[in-house]
Amino acid sequence: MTDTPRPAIVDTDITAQLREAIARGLLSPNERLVEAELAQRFAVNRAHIRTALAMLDQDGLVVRLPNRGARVRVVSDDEAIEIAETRLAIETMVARQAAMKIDAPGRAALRAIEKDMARAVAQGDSALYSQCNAALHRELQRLAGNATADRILNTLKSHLVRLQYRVFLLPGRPKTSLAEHRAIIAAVCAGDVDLAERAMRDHLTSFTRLLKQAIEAARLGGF
Amino acid sequence: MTDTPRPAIVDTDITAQLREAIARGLLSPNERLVEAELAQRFAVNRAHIRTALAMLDQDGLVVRLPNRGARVRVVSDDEAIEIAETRLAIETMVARQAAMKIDAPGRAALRAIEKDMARAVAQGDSALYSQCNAALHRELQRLAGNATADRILNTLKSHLVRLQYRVFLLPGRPKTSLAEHRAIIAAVCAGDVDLAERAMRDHLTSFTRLLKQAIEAARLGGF
DNA sequence: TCGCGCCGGATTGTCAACAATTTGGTCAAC
DNA sequence: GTTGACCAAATTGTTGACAATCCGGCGCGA
Repeated sequence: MTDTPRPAIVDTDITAQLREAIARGLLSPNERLVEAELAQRFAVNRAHIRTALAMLDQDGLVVRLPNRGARVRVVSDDEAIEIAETRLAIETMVARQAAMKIDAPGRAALRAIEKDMARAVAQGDSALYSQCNAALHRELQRLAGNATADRILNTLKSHLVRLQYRVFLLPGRPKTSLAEHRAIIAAVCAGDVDLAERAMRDHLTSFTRLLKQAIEAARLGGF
Repeated sequence: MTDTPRPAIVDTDITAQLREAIARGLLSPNERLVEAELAQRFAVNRAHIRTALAMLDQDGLVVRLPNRGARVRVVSDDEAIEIAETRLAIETMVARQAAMKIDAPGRAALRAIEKDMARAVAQGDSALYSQCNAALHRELQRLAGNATADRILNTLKSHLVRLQYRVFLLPGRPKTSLAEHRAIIAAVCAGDVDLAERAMRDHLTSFTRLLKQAIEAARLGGF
């Protein structure tokens, strides 16, 4: 029972690796993605890279031009906001569904994350906080058990990771963010669906507002 | 300016055709998708079919098992509901954004659709009504101008088309649906973002509820 | 009759060669 | 100095061949 007789399709795996590389910024926006080069780097055939690029094109992480190859897609400022808003729409639903299906182990998991978050803020450890943030949202998704929403959120987030650090760095952000997260956790644990939805909406609205500000600031302060 | 020096990538085109075929039911759920066969049918190379299948896998319209090929993904009942709920979340946002950006030509387009809808209901022409329904949602998407939401909604809808006819056929549905659509149109035309969002939420909530009922009925009445 | 292993056809997975296209640079002509 | 044709390198697009794998049926033996 420890081994995995897995349904692992190679293309999917390569796609995941590429997506990760793009999300982490190892591959910069607008960077050319030469098939032969990537094939060598990932030690696979060019055909695999080819279909991986097609898949990433499909979820908008890459653009392909005929006969001119693929590039990492640059998300415009407007688009970043679009993405944040779409994420907001879905994630509020997820929060609601999580509150609807919360159980004892779920509550325990959320409380544990809350504790870690508080510690991260107290210690000023923003890397840890960022991790906890991701963990919290992931746990909520798990509780909601909505695979469709999961899939969408994951691709949206891989677009956003490159931008969200700007928000994290804003002065005082961790503290207010912590309060918002606590409100979400409390509402979900209490099984209050409306409150959970509202708390998540507040949280992401504030995130989106700050993202807009950060973008605006960057636009003015020279790009 | 009349010709199109298109950035048309073959794979993308084939993918679209396959998606259409699946959505329209030409390819039934769980049907095996043999690469060579499809390649012949669409008059392209097997490689194209291959990447098209990979792309469809990416957005969940197809499942691929290692060495066993691809099949049209069957969406379980639970999943259909998931999809409907996710769609609801996004489309309420779209309605809000459409109301925010509404302009004179947009109002005209919506009113035209409203007129057609009323005629369709009066004449009992459910095919026309279904068309108008699609047109309305498409126009709202256009007004909202949210490309991200567009992309997601389109794939969600290609999952749903196979199911929604069940809802359309419910007795009295067209009439109440028309009323809901009118409320949406009125709110969007008035530029009332909150009301537009609420109207869309009401509409899709009712749709989702009926979908659940239809599924439940099918489950009981023998599949 | 009921396993059980094996074989052959069908299908997918892998790969390399070749064709087509773009890109950037060179050079001559004006 | 600029324009434009042309060439060569780099890269993508296309195709076919072959290997690996799965699936069904068949026959053998208990």
